[in-house]
Amino acid sequence: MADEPPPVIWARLSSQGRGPARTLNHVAITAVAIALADADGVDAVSMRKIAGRMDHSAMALYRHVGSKDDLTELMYDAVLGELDLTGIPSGNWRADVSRLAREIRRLHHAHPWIARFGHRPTLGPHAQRFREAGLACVDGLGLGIDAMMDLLSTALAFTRGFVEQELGEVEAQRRTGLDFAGYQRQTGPFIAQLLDEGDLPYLKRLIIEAEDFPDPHVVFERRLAMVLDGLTARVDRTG
Amino acid sequence: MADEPPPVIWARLSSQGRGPARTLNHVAITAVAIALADADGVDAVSMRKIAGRMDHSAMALYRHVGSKDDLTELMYDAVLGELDLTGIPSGNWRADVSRLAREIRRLHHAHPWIARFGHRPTLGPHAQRFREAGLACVDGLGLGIDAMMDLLSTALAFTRGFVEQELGEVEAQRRTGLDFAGYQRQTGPFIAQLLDEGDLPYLKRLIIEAEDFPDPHVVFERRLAMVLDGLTARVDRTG
DNA sequence: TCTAGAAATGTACACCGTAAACGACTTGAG
DNA sequence: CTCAAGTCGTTTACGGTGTACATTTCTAGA
Repeated sequence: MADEPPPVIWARLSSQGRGPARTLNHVAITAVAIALADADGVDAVSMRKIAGRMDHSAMALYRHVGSKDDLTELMYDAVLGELDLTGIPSGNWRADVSRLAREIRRLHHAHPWIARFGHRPTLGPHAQRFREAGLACVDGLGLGIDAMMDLLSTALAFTRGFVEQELGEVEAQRRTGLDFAGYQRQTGPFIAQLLDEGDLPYLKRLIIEAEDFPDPHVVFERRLAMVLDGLTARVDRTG
Repeated sequence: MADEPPPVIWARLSSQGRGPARTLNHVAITAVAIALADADGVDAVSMRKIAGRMDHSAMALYRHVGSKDDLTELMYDAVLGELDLTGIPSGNWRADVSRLAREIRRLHHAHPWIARFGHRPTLGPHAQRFREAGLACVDGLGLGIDAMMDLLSTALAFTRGFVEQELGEVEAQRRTGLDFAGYQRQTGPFIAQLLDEGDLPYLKRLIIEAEDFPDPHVVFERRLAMVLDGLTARVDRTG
C-alpha cells in the first residue's frame, strides 16, 4: 500500500527533514498572499506575484502549499486567526453571539475577498477555535447540540449574507475605480430612465422616502437584533 | 463632448443599425455561458469555450457583452428570471417572504456558481422585478420603506448565508471529485487525530450527539422560521 | 449607387496554474 | 566518515486565459 500524502492540507504541513535549509514556509507565503489580496483584490493574487515578492520562483511555493486551492484555504484560516474571542463565553449568550457576528463582519471588511471563497468548510486550527468558542456561547441553555448549531449558524448565516451584499457594492465601486459620487453619476441617468419608463413603484419609493445615507453599522445592528429576537424566542421556548 | 458608451450594461444593449446582419446576441451568449457554468462549474466558463459552442470566434462576443465582467452580470440577472413569483404578494407577508427565501435557495441549488459573484447590485430587469415583488410582500404593514427593506433584506441575507455554507460543502466535494463517503474517508483519519490531540469538546459532541444525516431542507426551514419569528416581532411592535 | 459604420475574424500579447526535469544541498543510516 | 536518500528551489515548457488591435465582409441609409 502506497503511503500517499494525506488529502487534507492541515495534515500535510511537514516539518524539516533532510535537505537544504528552508527559505520559505507556508505561513510566510500565506501572509504575502493575504497582503496582496488586501491591497489589490483577490484576482491579483497569483503564484508568480507572491513568489516575486519573496524573491523566489513561482514553483518554489509548491513545495509548501500543494496548489493554489490549498493556499486559499490557508489564507481563509489564517484570517480567522484575527478574530478576537477574548472573554467568550461570557455567560450572556445573546451578547456573545452578537459579538461573534460583529467580529465576522469586521473580518470581512478588513479582507473583502474572503466572501469569494464561499465559506468552504475548513479543518484549519482557527476555524476549529472559532467553532468551539461559538458553541460554548450557546451551551448551558438546555439545548441539544443540533439546536445549538441552529442558533449559531443562523446568526452567522445572516451576518455573512448581510456583509456580502454590503461588500458587493463596495467591490463594484473598486472594480470600476469610481468613488460613490462618480458611481452615482454614472448610474443616475439610467435609473432616471427606469423611473420614467418602467412600472417600478417601490424603486421610486426607495429613492424618495428611504433614508439618504444610512449608517451601515446601524442598519446591521438593527437587523441583527431582529434575528437575535427570533433566536431568543427559540431559547425561551425550551430553556 | 464625446458620446461615450454608458457604463451600465443595461443601457448599452444596442439594437440593429447598419452593417451585416447579426448572428449573435447577448441573450444567446448568456444562455450558453449559464449552460457551461451549470455543467462544468464557473471556472470552466471562458470566452473561447462559449464562442466555440456557438461556432464563432471569441472576439465576436465582445461586440455584444463588453467584457467578461459584464457577461457575469448578464448571467446573474438572467438566472433571476427563473424565480417563480406568481401569486406574490398574496396578502400573507410571512408566507410570501418564506416563499421568496425558498425560491432564492432553489435558484442557488440550480446554479451553484451564483454564490461566487458576490451578489453584486445589479440594475437588470429581473433584479428589479424581484425587488418590486419582495417589497410588495411587506407593504401595507404600517411600516416605512426602510423598515420594509429591513424585513426583506434580513430574510434574504440569512438565506444567502445559509445556502452559501450549504454549497461550500457541495462544491468542495465536486472539486475533489469525491462523493460524500469518499470525502469522509479522506477527512476521517485527520478528524480522529484532532479528537485525540486537541482540546475540542464541541467537535466531539457534534460527532457523537448531532443528528447523523440531517435533511438540509428541514434544517433550512427550521432556521428560517426562527428568523421570521424575529421579523414578526418587529412587525407586531408597529403594526 | 455609394459609403459610413457595424459584425465578425485572425493574430498577438501578457498573464495564469502547474507538470517535469534538474542541480544543490543536508542528513540519517551504515 | 561515507554516501545514498530525499528535500528545496530553479528553469523550462505547455496549454489555457482575457482582450487590444488591425482587417475583412457586409448592409442600411444618404
